[in-house]
Amino acid sequence: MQKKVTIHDIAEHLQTTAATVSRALNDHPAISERTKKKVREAAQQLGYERNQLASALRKGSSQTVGVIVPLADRNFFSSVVSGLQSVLNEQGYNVIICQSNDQLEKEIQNIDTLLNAQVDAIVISISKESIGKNTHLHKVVEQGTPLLMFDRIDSTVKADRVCINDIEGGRLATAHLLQQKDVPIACLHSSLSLNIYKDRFKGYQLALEEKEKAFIPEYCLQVESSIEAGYQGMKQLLERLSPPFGLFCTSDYTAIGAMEYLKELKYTIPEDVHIVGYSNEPLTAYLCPPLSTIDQKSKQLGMQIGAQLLQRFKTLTTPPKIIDLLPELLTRTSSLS
Amino acid sequence: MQKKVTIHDIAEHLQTTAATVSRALNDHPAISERTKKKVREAAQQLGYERNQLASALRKGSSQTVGVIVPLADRNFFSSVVSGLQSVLNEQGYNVIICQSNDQLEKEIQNIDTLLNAQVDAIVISISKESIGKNTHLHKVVEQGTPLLMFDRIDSTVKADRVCINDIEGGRLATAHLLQQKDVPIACLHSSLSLNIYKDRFKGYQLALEEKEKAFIPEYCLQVESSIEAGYQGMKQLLERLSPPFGLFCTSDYTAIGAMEYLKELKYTIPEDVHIVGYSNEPLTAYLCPPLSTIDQKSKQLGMQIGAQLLQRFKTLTTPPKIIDLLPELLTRTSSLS
DNA sequence: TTGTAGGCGTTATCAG
DNA sequence: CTGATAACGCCTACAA
Repeated sequence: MQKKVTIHDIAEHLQTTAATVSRALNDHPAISERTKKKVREAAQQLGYERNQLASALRKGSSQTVGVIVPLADRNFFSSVVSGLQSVLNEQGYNVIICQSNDQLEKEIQNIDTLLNAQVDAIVISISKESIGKNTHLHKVVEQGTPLLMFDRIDSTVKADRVCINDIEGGRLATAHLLQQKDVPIACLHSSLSLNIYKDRFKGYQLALEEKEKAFIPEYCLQVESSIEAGYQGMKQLLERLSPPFGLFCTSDYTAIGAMEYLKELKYTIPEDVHIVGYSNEPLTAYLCPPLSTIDQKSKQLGMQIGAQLLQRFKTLTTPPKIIDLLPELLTRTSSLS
Repeated sequence: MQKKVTIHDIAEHLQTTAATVSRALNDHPAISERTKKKVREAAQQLGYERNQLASALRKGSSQTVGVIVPLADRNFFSSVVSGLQSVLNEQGYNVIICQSNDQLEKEIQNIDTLLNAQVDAIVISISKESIGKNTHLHKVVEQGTPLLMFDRIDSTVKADRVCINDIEGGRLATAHLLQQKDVPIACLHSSLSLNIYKDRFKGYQLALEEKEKAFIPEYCLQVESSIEAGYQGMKQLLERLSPPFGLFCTSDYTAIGAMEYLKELKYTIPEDVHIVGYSNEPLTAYLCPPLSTIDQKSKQLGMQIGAQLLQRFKTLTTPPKIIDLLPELLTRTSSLS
């Protein structure tokens, strides 16, 4: 273990003082160019590297942002983190990642951890269990740490938000289905207590309304966002209506499960049932048939979050900013007539 | 912005001193239970939370581990990070994530960033450009920060390693193909300068040898690990041999591209060409046909990395540990005769 | 069992 | 323009 070189070492080397070295390295205006140059050269030569910890302690800013996601290995979240990380890293910020596993308790613990680590901001997509439970989120805000919610949010918390417009996503998908064929459009949606699914479902209803089609509750079923649940959901739906019909799923996983069941029964897609999913999961373009879906621009979303944070660091007191991104419909074979 | 509660506040509150409070909170043996209890209660009541930064600076341990991956949104890597994070978080460690974008320069920069942040260890899967360039890796080791390489490694660096046995993976896949039909087995592999692809290819050759089949270089082609490259690769391969044959791809993406081209030419899989990919990317089980592949146990891999790090923190001087995990063959329709 | 004092490496304030 | 000094919050010899 080599001992690290500090600004004191540089100061000694140059017969000056740590204060001057510090200022020179921070490009302080009241330091002569000549001194700055000498200091930088010495620093380089001695292999100096600033101790972020000490700097952070003194400045009260750790140059670090914490992110809490339900699951770090879900493509949507890892993609958001990737975008966020790339933007923040460029500006000298680090990103600490935490997972709530969709559990409230773990989420609370994550927040404590991040606050202890003195992060400059916390970015979060809340867990399923956190719906309505928001004292931990309020705590962050009151305590003065900038908070930014994305995707799954709690609308009672006064904090920055970056969201995909899920109403528009649901509307786009459903309007597209309606445009294909004059048949009923069913919907497999996930828990409406989560804003994202509620909004997508709202968009579904909205599109029906716009085309003056009746909203038929029997054609809508709530299922988990998983392949298995989609499979079972489809099974139930087929007891309530028969092909041909259209189907909007609020998640690609659900859509895939539904397709599996339909294929088992030898129905053809899109002829018998035309389908749109949601999220543009990787490889959905290579399913049989390729799955139409709503792209959430996850990487851009992450980059947008990063940009907003940098903005927030500059103006800490401005009111919360709400950023609304538009999703995009990707029409592939599964929905085309 | 509320001012934070410090151990001094607690000390004052209890008419004692910060040292005692610190010791009590750290469960120091030389503190009476009574005092500990009082301190803990007061801490709770005043809403004290330890400042990790200050603690880290003092102790020289930040309770933080840095991870550098080529791309954070690739399923394999996000899955490893997820597993790693879950293990380390449990033990009070945080995980900082960095991306090299497969660029050497960025990787060097990432390492500097992490060292500045005083991380307790660095976990890395090296970039494509880093092959043979390892001064930055040696620097980490010499400087005394534990280094752990996984997946893509540099074998000249003396550091812990956690790897999937890619030779075995390649062997498993190829042996399985050989077992299906007595036809030639082709191979689309990616750059052999990366250990992972080199080993998978070695495994391919090994399996041929074991069955006393000739290794025919013309049936092997180097392509990028992407769908497009797999598509083009298949096109070229078909100029050199005709179905029926078997195909081992060192990546699922390559395999998917190959399948796409074959399907375009109306060849059937697995009848005309039977295929095995590599990585078990999400949704490969739902392709047409479902793709046989090698599962890399990425989450377990991440957890294993975490466990090894915790071990390493306890015994800093023991020689590098090399952990070798076995992959698993998942036989799905694409390869079954 | 507890208190005192000093320092981890940096930066901000205040002089000069 | 630069130097001295004191913090940031915590931990740990050493002393009592």
